[in-house]
Amino acid sequence: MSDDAARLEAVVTQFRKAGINGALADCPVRGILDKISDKWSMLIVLELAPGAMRFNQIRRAIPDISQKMLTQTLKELQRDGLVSRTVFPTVPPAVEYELTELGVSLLRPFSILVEWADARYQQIERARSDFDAQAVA
Amino acid sequence: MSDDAARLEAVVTQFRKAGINGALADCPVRGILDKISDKWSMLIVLELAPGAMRFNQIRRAIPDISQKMLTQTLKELQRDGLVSRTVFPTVPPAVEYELTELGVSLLRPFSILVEWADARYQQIERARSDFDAQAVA
DNA sequence: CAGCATCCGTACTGATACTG
DNA sequence: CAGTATCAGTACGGATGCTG
Repeated sequence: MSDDAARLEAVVTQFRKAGINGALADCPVRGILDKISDKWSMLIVLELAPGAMRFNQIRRAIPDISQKMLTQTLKELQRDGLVSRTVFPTVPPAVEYELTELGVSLLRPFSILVEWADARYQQIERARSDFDAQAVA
Repeated sequence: MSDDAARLEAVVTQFRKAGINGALADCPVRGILDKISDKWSMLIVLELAPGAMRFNQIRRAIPDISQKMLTQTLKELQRDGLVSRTVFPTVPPAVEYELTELGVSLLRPFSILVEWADARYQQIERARSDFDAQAVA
């Protein structure tokens, strides 16, 4: 438990780490976290976990993503080095997306977060009901 | 490693878990993740990690949050059962915010994610530079 | 001290139509 | 198949002023 306390303090320190111009908002860790916590990034990374996929294959796997958002998010993931893009010069063209080593390394921390959410979401929903009931009264 | 593969498959399953009306977008796990990944929630949870704090104390600790967002985010965290709010009927009023057991339980998964970001952000920034240089060429 | 209410700009998103 | 381009709606977030 004191181990937890120590690592927690370290985490807070990392989180306060300022960016180039010294502003808290430029903390590189926060920047990364913002990126990966957008609406679709995580979902795509998870879909790619089992192996390479083609554009429309990913699209079918995530029915409620728009084509624009898929393109855009894949490009960001590629830019961040989490996903690689390979074009096969066939007709019609085929493009494969695959997690890089960096992308794969994200799976573990993320899966831990998902496990937390899965273990606790009922508790959270109960808390919300209680809170809302309280608010009415 | 096959252990990782097994837990990963479980995570994907959780992530596909549909909500009440069966739509993917209502996946309870995704709902929770959306919540905690907003601009300020995590920051506040981290600030509260060492112990209870008062409203303006938190505000000073996070200089770039507006009063509106602090109020709003604290209310959401309270609604989700992650933070407790205690009012001391003094003049002027004092209000203390503190992590609940549920809030504390989030520290570990989150700290793991922060540690990942801290260990990798330089690699990500390098990937971005490379990508942008490539795009120009 | 600890909020609430309002206004307003912008950034994110989706729908739609078009291309190599 | 795998995108690009454009437009329009919305939700997020900040600045400001006011209250118990």
